[in-house]
Amino acid sequence: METLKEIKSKIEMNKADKKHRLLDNAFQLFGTKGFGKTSISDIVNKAGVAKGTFYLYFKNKEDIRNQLVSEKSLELFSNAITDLEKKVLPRFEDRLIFVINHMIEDLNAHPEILTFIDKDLSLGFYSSELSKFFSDEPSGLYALFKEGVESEHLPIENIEITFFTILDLVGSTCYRCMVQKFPTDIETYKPFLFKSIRAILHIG
Amino acid sequence: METLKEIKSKIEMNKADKKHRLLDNAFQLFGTKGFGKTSISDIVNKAGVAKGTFYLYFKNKEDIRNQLVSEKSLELFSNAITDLEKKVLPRFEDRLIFVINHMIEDLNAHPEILTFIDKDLSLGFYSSELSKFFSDEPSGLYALFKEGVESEHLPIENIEITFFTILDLVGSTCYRCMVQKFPTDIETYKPFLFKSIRAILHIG
Amino acid sequence: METLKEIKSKIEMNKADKKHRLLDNAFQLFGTKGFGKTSISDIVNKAGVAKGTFYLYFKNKEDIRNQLVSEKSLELFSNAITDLEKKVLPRFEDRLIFVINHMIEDLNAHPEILTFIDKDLSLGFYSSELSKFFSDEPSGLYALFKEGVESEHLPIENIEITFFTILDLVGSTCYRCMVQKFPTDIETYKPFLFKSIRAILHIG
Amino acid sequence: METLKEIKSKIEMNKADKKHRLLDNAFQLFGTKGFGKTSISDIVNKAGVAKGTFYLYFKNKEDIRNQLVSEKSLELFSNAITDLEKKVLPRFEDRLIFVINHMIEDLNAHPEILTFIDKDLSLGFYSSELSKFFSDEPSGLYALFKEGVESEHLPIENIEITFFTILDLVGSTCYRCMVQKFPTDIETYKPFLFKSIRAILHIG
DNA sequence: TATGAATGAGGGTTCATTCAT
DNA sequence: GATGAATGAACCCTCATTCAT
Repeated sequence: METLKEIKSKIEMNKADKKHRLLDNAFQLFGTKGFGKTSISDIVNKAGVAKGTFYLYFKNKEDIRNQLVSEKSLELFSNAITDLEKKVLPRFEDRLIFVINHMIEDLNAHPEILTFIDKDLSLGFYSSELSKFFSDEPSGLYALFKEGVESEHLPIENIEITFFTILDLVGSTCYRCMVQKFPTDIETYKPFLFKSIRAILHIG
Repeated sequence: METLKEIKSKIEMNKADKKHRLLDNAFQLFGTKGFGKTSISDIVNKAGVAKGTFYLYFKNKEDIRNQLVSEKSLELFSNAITDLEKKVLPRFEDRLIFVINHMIEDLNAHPEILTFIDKDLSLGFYSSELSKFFSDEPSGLYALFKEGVESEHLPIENIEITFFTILDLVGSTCYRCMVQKFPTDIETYKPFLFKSIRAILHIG
Repeated sequence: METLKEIKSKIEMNKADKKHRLLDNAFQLFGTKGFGKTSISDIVNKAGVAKGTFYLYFKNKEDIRNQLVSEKSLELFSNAITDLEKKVLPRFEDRLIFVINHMIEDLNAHPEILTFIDKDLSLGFYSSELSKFFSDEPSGLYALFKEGVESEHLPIENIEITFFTILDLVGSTCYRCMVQKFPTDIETYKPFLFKSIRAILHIG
Repeated sequence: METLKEIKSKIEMNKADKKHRLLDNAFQLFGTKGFGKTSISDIVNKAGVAKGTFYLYFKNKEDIRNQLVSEKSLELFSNAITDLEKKVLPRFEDRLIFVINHMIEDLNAHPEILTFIDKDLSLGFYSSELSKFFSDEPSGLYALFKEGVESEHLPIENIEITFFTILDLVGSTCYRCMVQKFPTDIETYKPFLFKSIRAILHIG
């Protein structure tokens, strides 16, 4: 009887995490072969799941990609915030740089993420940030940024514009340095990037 | 008889520049339908050329895209330089901003280019710039930049890094403002972009 | 408490006539999207019923279609007979034309029925008629027809053959005129149709 | 050298009749399994042709069906006319009946045709007739019919309506008798059908 | 009875690429 | 060089049906 119960619960678990299996395997494949070269067949085969099952959880390939990008971006950001809270960094600028640096380190340690989100590094931040941005949710990177700017009375004319400029700058230059290693690697580049960010914050 | 000759010579010319016909039509199609949705069949049909002929001139779809991106980017840059030469701008910074502004205006006037190079705005600059970069050719945007920095003794530690940072910044933020119109349009954004560039030039 | 009871009884009733809910919603969908384009998922979703439940009541999609066709055809016929009984039409021919005309009017007023039975207008008559035909049930269109022919001693060699000829003629020509409106509309066509039927009745 | 030439011509022939191979095999499959149950894979496999080749010659499954229906209907009609010309039938009615009878015999001898055009027997006549009908082409069944009616001054009010009524009557009743054998077989039915047609021609 | 997650064969269609001419 | 018919793998996606619960 117990065995039966165990089997049942196993099945339940299988059901529950079928979506996770798909997400996980898609993540690995996108990281390995790239998004475009990964077919839905690849994903379901690797996940050991029927093709039709994919469409129970995702509308199409774009859909699973977007869910993954959001998930991974959120993770990057959460990790950074968690570690930020252990630090004592009184100045906003330093906190911002800390968070950005943390995310870069994370990406560097898990380069699959970069491969799989292809050239849409910023998309990663966007997709999660934008929804928060439009929904006035008081968390997320933009909230942190706005709060910091305001509490320190930084002389920034348009907070949104400055925020997205920095986001784009980080996204595009890091992608170049990390993936194409051009014209230098990310470690060498970081000091310059941080100086640039600080400069942009002080345009006045 | 002459008419026949003329027709013949037209045909000859047509034959001669089959490659150009392919490039032109691919450009239009990429601009209209996007790169992904344009098939090689579309291109050859529109160009009035046999399918096999495509493979005489291009390795594959990527190849024709790259050639187009290079071509169009070079055009953008050449136009800017041509107009720059009519101006008297003693300061390097002003010349740089002039060139960037010129390119932005050009892109704004020909939005097809943006559609077709999709998210690879910077790729445009790169593909032509990189080859020049690596070949020490004394023309191109980078040469202009380097020359300007040096002649004005700007306190820039690493010219390459600064150059590509500005390139990426312009590429990613302009793409966002021009295509996604977020968080503002390009006209509103430009003053802030130019201030950012000037700030990056003076990091020290 | 009573409210709860009422709700419960409603649920019970809902459960009880799940088959009816499926039939009703299938009818609407077949009428809207057509039989081929309607999936069983569509039906069960609209009916608010689980997919498996469908297979408790119907063997497959064909099955529910056939049941619907029978149901609707029977309705058409019953309506006609009900109204016929209010009239005094001593001659059999006139009664037959009255019934046919009534059905045509009905179909014209509810074009969904035509859409959903697609090209099987005659199938409608058949499915209900055939069962009665084979079961010697003394009601139905055929019984009416036979009785009329015999009581008026019409010189018809083979009643069955004549009956089904008329049925087919009505079915195919009305479908053409009603759906394809070719070569004329049903109103224009009807006088000719009725004359044809009378002619067939008097072949001798 | 000759061998090479022969090979070449063989290839040419292969090319030329690839479409025919597809049509022939589709015809057989539609006749065997029915239109709905026949997949394009079935067709190309049986024809020994690649799947993509199908789409060089046909837009989709409907397209090949329509081409087949037209072809076969035209054949039926042509055969009838060819044999009609060997006969001396002064009266129009007799010629019409002869043609219809000939087509019925043909269909009876090749029942695949019936299966494959499913319930669209009349569609067969239509698709070829309609185009002729609308294009005023002086051949085809309708032209024959109209000419006959006019030359014999038959008292028919609306030739089109009468024509399509007869077409529908023949189509639907023959389909029933031939396929469903109900309520009788086609041989038994024919005399009655012909009498009905004659009756319709003389409605006045 | 009732459920609905899971299935997976099969659907139609596209398209980059080849190769005999 | 130029052609374009032919290929066939691969694509995404649908859906009737099953079955453990």
